Amino acid sequence: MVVTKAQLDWKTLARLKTLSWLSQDQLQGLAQSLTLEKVKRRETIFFEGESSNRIYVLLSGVAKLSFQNREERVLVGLVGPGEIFGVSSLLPHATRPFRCDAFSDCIVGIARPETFVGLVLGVPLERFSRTLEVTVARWWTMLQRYTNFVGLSVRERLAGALLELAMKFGAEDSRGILLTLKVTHADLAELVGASRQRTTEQLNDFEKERVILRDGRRLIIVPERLRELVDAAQF
Amino acid sequence: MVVTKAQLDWKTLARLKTLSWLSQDQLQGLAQSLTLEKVKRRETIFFEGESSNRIYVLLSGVAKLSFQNREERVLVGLVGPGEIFGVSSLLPHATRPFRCDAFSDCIVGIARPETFVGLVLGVPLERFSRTLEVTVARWWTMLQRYTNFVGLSVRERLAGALLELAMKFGAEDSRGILLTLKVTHADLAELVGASRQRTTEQLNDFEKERVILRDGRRLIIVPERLRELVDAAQF
DNA sequence: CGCTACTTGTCGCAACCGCGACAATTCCAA
DNA sequence: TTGGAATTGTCGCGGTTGCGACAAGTAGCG
Repeated sequence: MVVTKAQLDWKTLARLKTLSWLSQDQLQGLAQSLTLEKVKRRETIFFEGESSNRIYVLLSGVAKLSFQNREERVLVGLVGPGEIFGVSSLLPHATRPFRCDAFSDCIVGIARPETFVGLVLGVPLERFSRTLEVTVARWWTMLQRYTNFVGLSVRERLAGALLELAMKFGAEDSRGILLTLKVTHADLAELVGASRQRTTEQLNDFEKERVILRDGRRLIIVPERLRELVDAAQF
Repeated sequence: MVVTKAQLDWKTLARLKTLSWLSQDQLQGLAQSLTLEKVKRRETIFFEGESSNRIYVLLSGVAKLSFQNREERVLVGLVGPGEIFGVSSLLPHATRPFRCDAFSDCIVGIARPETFVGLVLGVPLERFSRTLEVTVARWWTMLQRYTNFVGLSVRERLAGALLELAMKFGAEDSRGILLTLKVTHADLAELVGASRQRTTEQLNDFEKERVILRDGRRLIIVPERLRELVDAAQF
């Protein structure tokens, strides 16, 4: 990863489809505040788990976003020239959920999110962050769920979904977390992409293993046990 | 779906975690511009494919976001009290990708996206839309891909992924769209969540069926054929 | 209170797919 | 050019899962 000293011309930025709608002033400001780096094929641009305090513009080349779930690496998507990525830096207190590697030799422009948002929108980052958090952050969460689910068994997907439901719609109970929501097995099946029958069977297994309990048709979830189970596969 | 005449108190909004960071002025403005509706369990709040020109706040109850891919309905996520949804209305020229049904009896607040963005950020919707489009719209696209993939066979997922790659990294060629990107079978396998071996076999099938051609290790994609194939399963 | 529609439970078959193993081919760098 | 590494091609086994079918249980509505 080499930092180049070359200055970026705003006209170069104007040619990128993603930025062509900006005013000349904005483009010039952006050109000045971008740091350029050359990244060779297979080198990493950022790792998952890093705190995300930079936003990136891909000036040339192709980059790869990928995600390590417990048992395999999932290629989440490819980034083409002109695209802006590393966008989790626009959310509050975010760490990188994906890892980004150069898929071919790349030139990237790097900016601080404060600068980027200030230039493009003229709004403080914090205000923008909060707005994103309450509006589009759901996409983010759902995307992470689905990438997590790739290559997992029904058992693991169901365990994950139950935990998620417990976090969102659960009430403390002496025996665990009581699901305050009436979900049928068919609903759960739709949620995890399994058949209704398998879902029923798996829930019964969970009950036998005491990772969930039942109060009539209400589910009580024992998060410790369930989490154990979700993480158990993690090696 | 019943429109109620009751006026909303800004203090009620202030109690929602998602909105508590707004100023009193903002909350009052929002309270005034929200139209209230009561929706009974199982009724639909909006359908997929509708043009999205409203944004929603769930005031009470639970709503369900779901997606009809070609062969099954996928429950994408559940919306809890306080959450903002129908957020595709913040993107330019967007239609609803998901459908939203009341999972229990709900009260929702409905606003025009222009009003919402104006109040919360003090920026014109168009400017905000464009910013979202170049930053977080990727999440949106990836999310749609994954929801689409749930319950599909390797064959169908691979077909979809090839089309996507062709759109993004393809060059016109007399025989179809030439993939200007060096992707190994292992890369494709990671992308669609399949094993490398299956991917190889499926690509060979595609070649036999003339939906893809090969120029050395470069792929040439015949989008019409491939799309036929993707849509063929649609019944 | 009783009926109906929905929900849950269970079985077995067949299809799909991951995975290990290994051969053949192609690419790339020395 | 050549040798080693990466990529592609192929087979077969076994596990997981979807799906149809049907029985049993339950909840909600009149």
